[in-house]
Amino acid sequence: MSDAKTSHSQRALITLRQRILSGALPGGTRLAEVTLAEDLGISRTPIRAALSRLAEEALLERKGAGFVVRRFDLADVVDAIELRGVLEGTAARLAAERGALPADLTEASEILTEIDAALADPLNLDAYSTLNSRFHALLARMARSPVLLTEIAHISGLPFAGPSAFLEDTRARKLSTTLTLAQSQHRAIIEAITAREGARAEALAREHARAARRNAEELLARQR
Amino acid sequence: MSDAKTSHSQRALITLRQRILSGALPGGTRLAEVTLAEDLGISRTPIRAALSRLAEEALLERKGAGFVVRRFDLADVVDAIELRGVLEGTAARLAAERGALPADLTEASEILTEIDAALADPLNLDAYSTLNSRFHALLARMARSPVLLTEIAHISGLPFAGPSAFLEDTRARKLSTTLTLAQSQHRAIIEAITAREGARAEALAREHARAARRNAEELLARQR
DNA sequence: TAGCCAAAGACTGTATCCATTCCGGTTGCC
DNA sequence: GGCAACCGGAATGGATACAGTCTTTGGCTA
Repeated sequence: MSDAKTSHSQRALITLRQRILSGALPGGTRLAEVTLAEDLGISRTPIRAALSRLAEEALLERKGAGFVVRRFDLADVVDAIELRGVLEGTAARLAAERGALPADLTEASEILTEIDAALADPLNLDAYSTLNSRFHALLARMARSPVLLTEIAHISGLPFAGPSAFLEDTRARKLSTTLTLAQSQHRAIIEAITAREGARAEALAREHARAARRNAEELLARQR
Repeated sequence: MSDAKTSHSQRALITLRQRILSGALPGGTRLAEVTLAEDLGISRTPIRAALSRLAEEALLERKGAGFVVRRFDLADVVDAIELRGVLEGTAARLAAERGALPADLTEASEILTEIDAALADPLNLDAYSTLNSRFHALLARMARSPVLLTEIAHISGLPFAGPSAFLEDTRARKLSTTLTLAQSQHRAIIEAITAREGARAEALAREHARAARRNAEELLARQR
């Protein structure tokens, strides 16, 4: 054992995930077990475990025997965000149709109030990011569908597809305006769910994801 | 080596998947590597590989160290089918919005004609099942979104969630009527995609999944 | 020069052994 | 009699040796 208290495969998983998401391992790269094992100073066994889990997260694809890093160009990122919107829209619709738990509505209300505070004059981006993630996680739970919850988590794990993916990178000047708009969408979604307006809740959640899509297109276009 | 020309992990994967889907391994069962290895007469290594892949297919859940068979009650099956409808609806909408490839539309037309033939007087259920799967696979491809394609494949792999899941089990008397209705929905979906009517295509594909949902509810209710 | 064949190398598949951790039962002490 | 600590077993985590297969490269030949 080296220093950390986690297992070798855990550390390999974290390291490799970070390398993929950071672009250090570009899409299309073939990952050889032996190479990675030597690189990380561990044996092939934990490497295999890590690769397997990365395939579960859809960051790797199985190709023949081994694995290759999944490609994510701009179109894929946009599609992943669109898909998250569709799934969160479904969660919002189901929550409205089935009726949300009072406890969930209370929690939603609290999160929305806290987001308001984070958006107040000195914009607290870290707090917003955390609260935004909590809001989206809560929305996914409100449908009370384990299958849907799993799929939303799955798609949100794709590069740049999560609800708080582009927060650090967006231009600061427009940021406050953008986030205030997003927050008004949050409120409207909860309002629609409370009123059992399924179609409205779904449409709002979908539109809400469009903001992330705009950020993606803007940021990734600027990178050239 | 036994008889087949596939690897041990491949055979273990197929065997275990079949046991899970058939209910021989009920939801909640904990799978121990040693037990399975002794049972299948191979070492733990290929067992681990098979378990990993079953986790990728979401048939197993990681729980602590090991794996347990994922639970699928009626509500989960219904949700999975609903979710497939949502995703296929998205595929239909995107195909309509982005425009389908002429080659895909031609292929769709051919499949629809063949389904008509399979539905003619002596109902050919095997042929229908194959063609139905091909139609749904084509629909998923027509959106030309790799991310969406992957997710549809993912959700369709869940127990009873695939497009041809309940064909053998449905009552024979109503079967012909049901399938004829489904085929008319197939036609309407392609028609909407061709006419670039995205919202209509989406709604139709969602409604189409409702037939599978009805079958699920009927069949699984009858099992008691 | 281009194509084919063979040999070497690289990579994954598998088995097996050792380490570690977690759980449960038993036993001893309070 | 109850609680806590220790011991043992079983399960997963990890390392390594070896086998089989696919690829690639180098040389030879037409």
